[in-house]
Amino acid sequence: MVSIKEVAKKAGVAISTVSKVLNDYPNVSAATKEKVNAAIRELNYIPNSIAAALSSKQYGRIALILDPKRQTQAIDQIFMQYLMGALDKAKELNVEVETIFTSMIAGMSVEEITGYFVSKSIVGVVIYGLSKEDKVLQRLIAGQGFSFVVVDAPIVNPRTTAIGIDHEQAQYDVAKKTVLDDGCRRVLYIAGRRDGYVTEQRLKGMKRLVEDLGLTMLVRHGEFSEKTAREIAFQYAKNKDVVVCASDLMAIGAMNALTEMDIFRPVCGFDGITLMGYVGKQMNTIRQDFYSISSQAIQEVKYLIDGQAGRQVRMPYSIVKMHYKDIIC
Amino acid sequence: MVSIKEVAKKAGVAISTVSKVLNDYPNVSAATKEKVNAAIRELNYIPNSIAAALSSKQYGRIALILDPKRQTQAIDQIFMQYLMGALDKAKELNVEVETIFTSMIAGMSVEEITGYFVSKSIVGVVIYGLSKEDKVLQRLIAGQGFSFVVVDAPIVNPRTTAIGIDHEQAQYDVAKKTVLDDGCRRVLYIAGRRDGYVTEQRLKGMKRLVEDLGLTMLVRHGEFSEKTAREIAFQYAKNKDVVVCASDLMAIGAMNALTEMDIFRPVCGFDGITLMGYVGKQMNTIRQDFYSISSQAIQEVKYLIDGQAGRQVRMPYSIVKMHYKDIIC
DNA sequence: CTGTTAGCGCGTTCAA
DNA sequence: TTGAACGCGCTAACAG
Repeated sequence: MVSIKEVAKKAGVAISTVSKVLNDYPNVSAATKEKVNAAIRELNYIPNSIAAALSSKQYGRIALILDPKRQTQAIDQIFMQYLMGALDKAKELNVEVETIFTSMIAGMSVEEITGYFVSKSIVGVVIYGLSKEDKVLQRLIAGQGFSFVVVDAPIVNPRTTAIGIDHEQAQYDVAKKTVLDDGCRRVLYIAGRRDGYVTEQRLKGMKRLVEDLGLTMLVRHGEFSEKTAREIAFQYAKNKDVVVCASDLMAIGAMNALTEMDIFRPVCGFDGITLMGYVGKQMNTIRQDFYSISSQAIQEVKYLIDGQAGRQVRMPYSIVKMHYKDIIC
Repeated sequence: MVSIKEVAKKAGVAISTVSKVLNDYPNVSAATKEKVNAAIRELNYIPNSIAAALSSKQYGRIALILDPKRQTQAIDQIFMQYLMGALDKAKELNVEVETIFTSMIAGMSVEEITGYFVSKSIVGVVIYGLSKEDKVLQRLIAGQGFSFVVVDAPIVNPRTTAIGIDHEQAQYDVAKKTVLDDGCRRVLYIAGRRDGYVTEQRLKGMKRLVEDLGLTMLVRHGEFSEKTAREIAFQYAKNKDVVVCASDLMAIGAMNALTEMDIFRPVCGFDGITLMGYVGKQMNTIRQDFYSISSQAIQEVKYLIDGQAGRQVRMPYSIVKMHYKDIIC
């Protein structure tokens, strides 16, 4: 491996001069800068980021915490988009990212996770889909030992930023459109997992809608499972006018049930996953831009890390076949 | 950050002694070892892996190269399994992993990628789903500048190991079962992308089957697209007895076409993705254990990196509803 | 503007 | 069995 020393020798300058050229320091004459660059090119020199990190002390990676087990497998798609958004942004910002699945830290205590992070030089963390029941992560966040960005969870503190669309308003909007289109009055709402923040928020949106429009609503928890939603629809959809679901997957389950029962009810979903294409049915849904959300999340941790503390962030969302909106979490 | 120095001071020993305890060196008395460990515990000391890496010089990460764009989005699931398998294994082996999407290195030359890898201390690379047309990666592999493991591509050299199931045999087996179950003679085979190695291998399996059983076969390329497969089935399935597809997604497309045409033909797929559950139909398919394959891939790069050169690896696969087999790539 | 010097935190000889 | 000393490759004051 060719080191900075060899470059310096070849260019006939001091090591520190090479370093300055490398890091775009101001006080270097164009002449020597060119000399150094020439040597770098000739030797095909590539700086050792490890050494640079050790020396500069401003090293800090960002951990991405994903929890695929909590979701049905079909939602892998969402995680891929989260991942790509994060990795692309990380490369752009030139920060290193460590992908962590919750299975890898399951059973660890707050202290152990802290130790693990420290040993890996992790200073910022993005948590996707935090569960209300995950006390360990909750305490980790509360401890403020790292900079956090939580996606879709309403947690904020001096070192923690929350990000995501406004699930309450989004649920309100998509359900409203569906209800009004068909003049429905009796709503079956299939909510998500009880331990999810978004479940709560979306339910709130529904309650507001029911109030605003003077509807009646039956709420059941589908746990984000296609199968459960299917069963719920079987049991309750018959004497309702519309089925509103807190996820596309559940909407698919509900639809299948309706088809089997041979009755028609408008159904609406939430997420905008591609899977929708495979069921051959049409329904209203919220399309979230997971890539952008994740990209922005990385930007936010970076801000936090760089000390530009924690303001809330705005993200756009859209309802399929409806115009864009702009709402905050 | 508490450093080794403080631990040494607290324990009343030299830095090097602490280091020896840390790295399980032989010549340390139980007494001092305990003293040191006590200090470590008290100070809550966590070794700085960056510094350790720099010092020991035996640092090397593994890059994971994923190409999601080449596939339909529904296959994100496969990549998630690849990722999880790799990350879990990497943690077990205590090596660092860098996730790279091809979009991040698109347009880079071999030299640029090499530089990128070097700067990130990457010494081993796992490539998932290499395209025959990807000349840059091909040359990177041929250059043997890093240790490679290619998943599902038949490329081997002193620093490159190939891994995956035997696609030829697997395709042969699943198609044979499907054909024999219904006594079919005229086969419509919807193959994958022309630039994929697996496409070639699976096609080879089909040709052998056709020969062995004296069948007739029409081959069309569905490009791993549900839509294209659907169109192909529309056009050609009518006067065939069975539709064999090189992927589950295409099988779904073909099935939909058959349903719309209101004719029945046995269909078989390949992959074993969960998506299958959402179409409500049953079909034979190959179930690949992507998690294990990826896990093993990491193990193999590690072997290569550690100089335990490149033998081929065996992986199991199963056909849904058939017994397990064990075949190599 | 350039070079000298001192570390960053740790692994690793080599004396003692 | 221990510890002093050197160096990994680089950055960051500080002199010159």
